Amino acid sequence: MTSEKQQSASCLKKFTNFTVWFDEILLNAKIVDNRFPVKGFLVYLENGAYIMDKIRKMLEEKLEKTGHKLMLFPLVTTDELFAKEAEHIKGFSGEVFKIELKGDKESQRTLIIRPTSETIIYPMFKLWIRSHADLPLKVHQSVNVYRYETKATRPLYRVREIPWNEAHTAHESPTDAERQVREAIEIYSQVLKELGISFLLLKRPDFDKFAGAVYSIAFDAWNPDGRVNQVATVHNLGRNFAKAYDITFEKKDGSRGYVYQLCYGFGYSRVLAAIISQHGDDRGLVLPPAVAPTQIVIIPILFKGQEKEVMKYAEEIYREVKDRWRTVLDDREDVTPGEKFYHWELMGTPIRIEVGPKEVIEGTVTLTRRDTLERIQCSKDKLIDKITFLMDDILRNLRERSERMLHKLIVDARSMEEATKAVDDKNIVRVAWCGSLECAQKIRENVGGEIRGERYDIAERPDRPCIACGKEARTIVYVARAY
RNA sequence: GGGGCCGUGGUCUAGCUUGGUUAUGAUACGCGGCUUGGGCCCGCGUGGUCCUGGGUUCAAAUCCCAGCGGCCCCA
Repeated sequence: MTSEKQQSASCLKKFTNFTVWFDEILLNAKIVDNRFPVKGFLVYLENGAYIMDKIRKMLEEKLEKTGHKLMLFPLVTTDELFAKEAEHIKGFSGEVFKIELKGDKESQRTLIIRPTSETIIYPMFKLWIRSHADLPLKVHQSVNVYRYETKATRPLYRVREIPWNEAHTAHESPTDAERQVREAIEIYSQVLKELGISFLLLKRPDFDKFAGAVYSIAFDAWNPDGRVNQVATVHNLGRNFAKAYDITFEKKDGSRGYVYQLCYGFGYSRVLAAIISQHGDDRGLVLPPAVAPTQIVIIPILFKGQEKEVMKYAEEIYREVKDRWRTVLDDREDVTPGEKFYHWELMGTPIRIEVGPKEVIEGTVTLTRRDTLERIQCSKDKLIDKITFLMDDILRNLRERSERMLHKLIVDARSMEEATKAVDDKNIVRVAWCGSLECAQKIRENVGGEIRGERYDIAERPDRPCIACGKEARTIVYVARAY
């Protein structure tokens, strides 16, 4: 019952007052401290850093299994390298950090701190790629990139120091590049699935694609305030960068050609934000077991006169589970059990084990799962099986709950008025669009959201005219406010 | 890019309109006691460049200007 009530959106603070709810959690649950005095730069606290590191490992494992080589590239590029791809520089020039070298005559040049690493990696690709035998080339790195955001920054969502993983690949044919697009999407989808995050897989409209790409695919996660959170993107670069950086190879038939390239990125801080905001509730974090710093907390209920028996029993339970799960025995003596309950709920710990005099006598434990707050009695000899089941079930429940919310948030609109109202009501709006830039602008101005793109995973045929001009529609697109 | 609101111990906050006593309260933190199945209670204690800089004034947390930082709305 409680869980169903919690799911009814409007009564949760995160839906009614998202900013306040989110900012409170960040500091209280030790995710980040945003009091560092430079705009857009965060201090990641123990839980935030831990969770991001877990996410990184989950992703990197999959990347390496699919043949991506871990490499590390420099932080800086130069004006000359940066300017090679015309669209790329147009897209990023306004938001790069620069290092002005004030030294002697030798160092008059300016260095650019990477806003993304194409211009750093591709000159090296030119050196490394000689023949088709060198292809496909797949590299990745988890690093910070820097973008001088001019809009308002928000912790985790819109920062100037961006922790992410970027992968870059080169291929001999457009077909192989297309295959790589599907592989990248599969990798990102799996990681997000294992975190219970639901998202829309969208092909961005041309006017919003990555600077220099042929097309861009984006993962837009839902957010309680109705804005979508772009957690990852996959870009098919075609031969645009290959031509700019002169990356050629000798084909099997002896002729030379430019490589086909992809780049794709996965934003760790935004995925962390999605975990917090999709799963969290008014009590705090609700963490998927895979990334929870503490997976089980054991709380002994110490009545006067029976402390020894209860503590001994609690330690037995601790020894039984500690090698399988990250477990804390909270034996603080100056804190009441109730206060401990609230503390570990705030921290999002998936399973709580209570043991008191009653459990000692019965040879049981009381389990509470964080996602539904449901309490379960379990005998000591079935404990391992029960917890194993619950950890899986918690993830399954988080994923399904989040998926249901995403579908609830998607609303069809047939007129501008309907669409405007839906965006105002914090929904993601599904509309028909003719594909023209004019209508896209009209939609943005009137509706208050942006066209995020059309579905990539499924084909959706327009069954109605363009919402803006009334002419024949080319696609069904999703409109929402964005971070 | 345009407009609005805000900045006070670690956190949240009163005071600012109408300048004037030792800057309010909660929470947190430390020590002691009592308790322990949902934030218990009692006592004592610590903690402040009132965002920064400048100006007005006999006197500024309070009024003015600039900067930094945050939030909201519009484009």
